Amino acid sequence: MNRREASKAETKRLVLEAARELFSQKGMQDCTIREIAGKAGVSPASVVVHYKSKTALLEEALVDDIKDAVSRLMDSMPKGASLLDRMMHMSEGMLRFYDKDRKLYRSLISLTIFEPVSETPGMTKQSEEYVRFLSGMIEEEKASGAIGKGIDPMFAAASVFFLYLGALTMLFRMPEMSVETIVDALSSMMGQYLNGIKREHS
Amino acid sequence: MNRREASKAETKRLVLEAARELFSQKGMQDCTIREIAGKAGVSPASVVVHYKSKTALLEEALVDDIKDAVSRLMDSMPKGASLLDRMMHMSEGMLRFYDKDRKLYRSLISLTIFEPVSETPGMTKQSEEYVRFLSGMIEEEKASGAIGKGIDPMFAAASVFFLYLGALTMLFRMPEMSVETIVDALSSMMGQYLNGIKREHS
DNA sequence: TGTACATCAGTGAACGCGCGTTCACTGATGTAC
DNA sequence: TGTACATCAGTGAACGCGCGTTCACTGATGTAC
Repeated sequence: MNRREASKAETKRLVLEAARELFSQKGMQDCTIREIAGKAGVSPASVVVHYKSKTALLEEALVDDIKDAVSRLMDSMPKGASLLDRMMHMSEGMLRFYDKDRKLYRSLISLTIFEPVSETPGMTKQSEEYVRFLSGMIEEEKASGAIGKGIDPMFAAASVFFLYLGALTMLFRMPEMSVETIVDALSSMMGQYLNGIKREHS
Repeated sequence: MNRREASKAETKRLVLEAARELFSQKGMQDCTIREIAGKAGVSPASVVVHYKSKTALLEEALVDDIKDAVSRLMDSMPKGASLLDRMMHMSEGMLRFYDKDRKLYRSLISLTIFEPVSETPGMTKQSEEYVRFLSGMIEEEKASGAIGKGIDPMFAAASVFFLYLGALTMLFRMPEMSVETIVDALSSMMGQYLNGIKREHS
């Protein structure tokens, strides 16, 4: 890396750092590109050179933290637990993570969730990895015979992911609802779903 | 109703009509409040008096069509069909409805789905009625003994709704994906879910 | 090694745009007497 | 019934704001010779 490239990267880093702080403090809506530029000590035009839009900046600012949260949850997965417990380990962990700053993450999700894949590479990659991980868990259960042969793990993982997304929507949409209530509801729904695809029926 | 009130209602109607046409023609982003006012033959300030924001106007402009679509699907429900077929009758119908103008409805959903209930009364009421209807179908199945006693119909209906919302997200997020592909995927997922909560297992 | 030129990250100011808001106003409609 | 006043829907113009974009420029860095 050149000096020129290094300095460019450093500028980008400064902007990202300033953005992270300001977004956390004031939320997405209440801070401007000019303000972020000011805090980073660069010109507003320079921010736009590095990041296509405020939304793109928000995505880059937050996606790393999300990645970390997912990684930690994967690492702390209880090995012996049931499939439902393991699914809920992930889901509850993520819901609690987003609960730390509902307003900020609501901005992020609502700005990215319906955008074409190409516009939101970071979040897309993140979601795909998450679903793939869920799929892996289901694949294991299937190998051990606990889940029917006819079940496609990717479809099942997508279903679980959609249920989780629904719970996340509730979290963002209903500020007065506690994360515990939502986790309980999701747990019921996921339990229904998973008990359904198990071959043996109690 | 007074003459004054009647004229007020008429103005509101004119604005709504102009908004519907322009939104359909150019999409949400590409038309302005001033433009809508111009087409309706009223002053821009007048639009803002009647509708809190462009988003609120969009919601009011589209929610009636959505209501109609849901009603038609309820009326055309095949009576003898399986629960899965009836669920998919609703879901496929709605997905095909939104598919008619993905861009416009994507704007609507992405602007309202994470907003607090109080901000989006029309869409909220619509969703609640939809879920209640699904719940009613499940309740019937439960009464006939096809679904386990332990299953809460509202939770099950919410699950089905979340799966449907996930499919809708795919529709909006992936412009190149056909509605048929998405319907097939949803059908698989919903089949897995419903077969799961049935008491008897094949 | 040095020189002369090319590249390019970053600057700072200005622009056009749409949004929501404000405000003094007009004039038709409603109402109290 | 008529008159005098109050109400209020709608007007049109202006404002402030933040966004993304543009543009001529500066000056450090890289590179060809």
